[in-house]
Formats: sequence, C-alpha cells, structure tokens
Amino acid sequence: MSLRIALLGLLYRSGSASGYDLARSVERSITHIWSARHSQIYPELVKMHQDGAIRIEAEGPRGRKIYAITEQGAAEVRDWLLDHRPNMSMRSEWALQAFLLPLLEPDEALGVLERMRSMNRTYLDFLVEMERNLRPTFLAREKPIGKYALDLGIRHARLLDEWAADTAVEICRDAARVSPDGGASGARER
Amino acid sequence: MSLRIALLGLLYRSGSASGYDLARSVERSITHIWSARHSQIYPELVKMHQDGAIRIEAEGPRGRKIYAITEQGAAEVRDWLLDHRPNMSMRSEWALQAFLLPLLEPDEALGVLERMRSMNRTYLDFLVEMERNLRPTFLAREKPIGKYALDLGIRHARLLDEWAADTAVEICRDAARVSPDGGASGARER
DNA sequence: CAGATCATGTAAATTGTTACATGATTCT
DNA sequence: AGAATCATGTAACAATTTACATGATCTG
Repeated sequence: MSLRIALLGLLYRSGSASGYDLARSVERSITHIWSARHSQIYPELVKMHQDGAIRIEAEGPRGRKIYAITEQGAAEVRDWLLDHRPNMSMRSEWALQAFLLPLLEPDEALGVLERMRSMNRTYLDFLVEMERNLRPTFLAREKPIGKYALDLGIRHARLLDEWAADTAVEICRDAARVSPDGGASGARER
Repeated sequence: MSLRIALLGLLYRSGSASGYDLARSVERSITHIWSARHSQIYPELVKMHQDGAIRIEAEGPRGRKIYAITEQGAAEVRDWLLDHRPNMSMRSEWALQAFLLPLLEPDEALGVLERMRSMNRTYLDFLVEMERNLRPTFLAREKPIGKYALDLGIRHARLLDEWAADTAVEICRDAARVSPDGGASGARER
C-alpha cells in the first residue's frame, strides 16, 4: 500500500511521469523513506492503472508510457494522509545493532559505534546535499513535497550521531567500572 | 536475515526459550525495532535448527520445544554485529506522511501533525514504561540487551514531537504569508 | 464450566530483493 | 564503435502479513 501511496504522491506533484522517471524520482527524493527498485515499480504502475488511480497520458517509443494521476488517485492519497494511522515500528537494522550491542566486548562495541557514526555522517551529507538541491524547486509553483520529511531525516541523522557519541562514553564508563585500572583497558585484551 | 539475528540475540541473552517465549519476548522488547508474528517465528526457528544455529534443549507437551543457541549461532550474531553494515533507509509510514504533508491544505496538515504527536506521545509513554521494567534486569548478571536501543528509541520519539511542533509552526507561518489577513485563517475556509 | 491465556502450527496473499533479459539513444 | 545512460520488463526467491486451525491449561 505504502509504495502505491508514495508513487501517487510523486505523480500528484509532478503532474506526469514514466515508470523510469518515477524510479529516478524515488531514488532522488524518497529513497531514505521508502525505497523501491524498478522491478517493483513497473508492476505496481500496471496495477494502479487497472484500478483507475492513474491513467496513461501518452505513449512513446518501445512501450514508454507517461502516467498521470486521476481524480480517484489524488483522492486516495489525500484519504490515506487524513485517515491512515501510521504504525510506529521502524524495522531498522541500525536499531537492531544498537539493541544487540551489549553482547559484544566493550572495545568491539566501540568499533561498531564508530562505524555507525562514520556511515551516518556520509548519510547526513547526502541529506544535506539533497536539501540544497531541493531549494530551487520551492521557488517554482511546485508543492514543496518532501521538505518536512527531509528536515526530519536530517534531525534524525544528527540525533544518531549524538546517541552514538553518548553511548560510546557510557560503554567506556561501564568498562572502567568493571576493571578499574584506568579506562577500558580490560576490554582491549581480546 | 535480521529476524534470524534478532531471535538469536534474544536466545543469546536468555539462554533458552520456546517459540512462544520468543514471540512474547519480541513483543515485549524489540517490537519497536523489529516486529514479527508467531507465524513467522516458528518456521524461522525450524530453519535455524536445521542450520545448526540453535539446538533443542528440551521438549514439553504438545510439541513444545525449548531452544538454546549453539556456539555457531552465537558466532553468527557476533559476526553480524561486527561485519554487517546496516542500511540506512527507514521505510517508515510516519516519514512518508511527513513527506506528503505539503499536498494537504494547511489546516488538514495541522490535523495530521496533531494526530502524529498524539500517537507519538502514547508510544513514548510505552517506551518509558519499558525502560522502567528493564532496569531491574540490570541488577542481575544478565546482559543489558536493548538498553542502548531503548535510549535511542526514546530520543527518537522526543525528536518526533519537537519536529511535529516546529513543522506545525512553519505551516502556520507559510499559510499566513499566502493570506496575510492575520494567522492561518485562509486555511480554515475548507 | 466459561473465558483468558498458553501453545503451536499451516496456508494464502502481499511485498520486496536480486538476478535475468533486452534493446535504443546519446555522447565521446 | 564503445561506453554510459535511457528504458522496460519478467522470474525466482525471500520476507512479511493476515487468516485459518487446533487444542491444552489455568483461573474465577
């Protein structure tokens, strides 16, 4: 359902797009929220077309189809936004690693945290760059779709960095408490 | 893969558990990170047993099996933690609603934000309660699995609330700019 | 003894990933 | 001409959800 809504939302904004365009759009604008490969997008478009949520506006060479959202499709997005209570679970590998962190020795856990921070910094840079690219769009009459989500994503990435830093400190403190010979040296043995 | 790791992690901590126990454990401790129904857990346990990641420690009435993690299974969790680079995408309905928010009229968007905040407060209470229940465990010799992830979850929920509040303010400001007759009244028409 | 909870599974459908497959157009 | 990119699809597999199905045990 959510992929369908995401695609409808993108079509709502852009007016019309081909499957390829949408795949690119997903990659450029919502991959951090809801990613999908073209192999999932093309069949989904066929289904949405059958359901009347989108229509074929034009056809180009070698089966290229330009889709546009229908009234019904637009209503569907709106209704979903207004009525659907999103579920809170995040299903994130990141959080799962955070969860299992205490199974590792302190020095190993610190290594994992450092990798997380490094990956996250790259990710944050990507989001900030995306924000820079987004701004010109707002000057046009287009709906600034994605603006608030991007803000949320950036805040989230900054939070992850803070959390990783604080957690590293806490792990060091705990390790020092167990082997109080100064620092986490007890952990460095293995 | 991740469900497998999650289950192995829970078994790593608790020593041994039945499928039912694990389903309860998932519900009580990692449902906010990686949820799974019993219909997914039971077959996964069978597969892990075939692979030698877990063994059957005891059998009770009506097919009840108590599983324990094997050396191999423990190594698998550790290796995953040490080597696996988690992917950053969140695939969250929440963020998708944030993304599509600009498609709504300002007053509708404010309604959605308010619902988000209300749901999130309930969720935050749930996490804080979970943290309270977790604390006694730490007094025992058990690994404080989930401790850091819970901290992360709570920080995340607080961030969502802040974001929703700030976004509501921004939406009001933007609406006022379009119809500058004092406040977001232009949005209240529909 | 009725209702809650314990306890375990299977089946069908949906969703998502990876790999396979093909060919056109554009740029250098 | 060769490489990059445009462009669209299918197939096989894996993960997840929802629904179906059954029966034991415990509590009031």
